[in-house]
Amino acid sequence: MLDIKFLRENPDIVKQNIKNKFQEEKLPLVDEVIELDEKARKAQQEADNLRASRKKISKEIGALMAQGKKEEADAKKEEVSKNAKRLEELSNQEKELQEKVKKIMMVIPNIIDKSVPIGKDDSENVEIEKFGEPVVPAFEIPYHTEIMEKFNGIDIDAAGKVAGNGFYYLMGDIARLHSAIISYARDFMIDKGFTYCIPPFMIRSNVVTGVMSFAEMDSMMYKIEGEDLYLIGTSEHSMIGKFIDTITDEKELPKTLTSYSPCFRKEKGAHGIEERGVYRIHQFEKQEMIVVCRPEESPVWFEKLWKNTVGLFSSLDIPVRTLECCSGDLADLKVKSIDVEAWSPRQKKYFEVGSCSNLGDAQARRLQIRIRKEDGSKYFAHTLNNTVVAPPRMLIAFLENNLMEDGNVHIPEVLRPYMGGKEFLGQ
RNA sequence: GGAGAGAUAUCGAAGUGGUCAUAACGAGGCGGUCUUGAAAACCGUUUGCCUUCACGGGCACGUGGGUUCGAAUCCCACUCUCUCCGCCA
Repeated sequence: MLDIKFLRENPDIVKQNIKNKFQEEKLPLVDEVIELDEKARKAQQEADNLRASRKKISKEIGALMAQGKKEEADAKKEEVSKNAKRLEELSNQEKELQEKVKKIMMVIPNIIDKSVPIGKDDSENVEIEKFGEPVVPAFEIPYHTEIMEKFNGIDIDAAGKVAGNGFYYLMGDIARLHSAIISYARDFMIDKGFTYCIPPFMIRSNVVTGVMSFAEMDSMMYKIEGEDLYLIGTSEHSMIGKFIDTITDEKELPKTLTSYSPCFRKEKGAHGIEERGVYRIHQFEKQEMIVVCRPEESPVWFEKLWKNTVGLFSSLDIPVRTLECCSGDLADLKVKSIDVEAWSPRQKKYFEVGSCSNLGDAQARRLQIRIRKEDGSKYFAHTLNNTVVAPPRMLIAFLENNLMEDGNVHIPEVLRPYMGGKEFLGQ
């Protein structure tokens, strides 16, 4: 969400940004919101004046009553009543206009970073850098569910009966591998100085609307029936929500947290053939990292964050690349975003395993996350988030890249302490 | 789930319809006086938001409504906290 003052003073920047994101349909909203905002402020000023006079007269009535001058007091009451209707009218107008302004401001996209490539959709995302050799082995790599089945590690059919499409049972060594990766990722981030955290897995609607755009909310979030609660789509939601309505002293920044949680997603929309198995599911587990920092530091943290993910995958012998989200593919709240993609030797291409985002002050403004400088002045923080690892999906990359010709799966050294010292799966 | 109590500034807490909300009183923080230094004592200071070029004005006593000329105070709903009982990993 943008600052209305910024929009008021820079309508052309906001409009150009909307064009850059290929959302032409939102262009008229800019002038509309400027007009509504002006009306709202006018209504407020007039209402404030009436309130001021009412306040003054009411005090006078109090004084008269105390002196027992009832008749004079009654006359004053009359005076207030005269303006009551107009004040109520203005109050309603004020409220209504302000709500309209807010509603529009919620859908006007955040100003994207200068470095973001302009493009319509995900097909125009730009590869930035490769890490590790994307090897294609001489032998054929089976589909990930087949590898898992070889180790009696997955039961999709049973999950289908129990919970429906988009769920899974992981079992035995595959399940253990899943937990091992989460534990390893947790310790990896703790070693980087992040504070480990287990957050609530459900959040209220005011947090939901604070951390994501409406489009995301609609396609992602599960609502609990009869209660004002949603299952989180990622722990970022409850982790950023942790700071709702807070004022933090600047010297306590940056806040660097790494959190574990299950994630629940509706995943509305069509799924292709490559999304079978555990690629796109309604429930998965994830280790996440979030940062709350000063605005001038957020670009530096952005770089640090995605490098953490690259570092983690590299330590598990999985080649990855970074892909910069183009303007059209960037969610409305985001300033800049990079996907980390893992190499699939089976598909001979990279696929998404993590996403690193700088939200600027958009979440902070919606959630009132403020920072107090030493001189007492305040500003909105910048927030960032990034996937450390989301194991069900990353297992695909792990199994494909560590599979050996004899059908065994090699366990990289760093993971062995979490796997009972095993060098190979099913050992 | 049942019964009760509560929510006021950094913390404790007073205020139960008007002249007590830049919020009594106490503590803490900050600045100062005194002191070789510290403690003590004393003096001063210490919420946020909206609006305005500014002067100023408005809003906020958990949240949202209502009653009233006027609400921290009365009424309704909701949220959260505490105590007791029940249930429970």
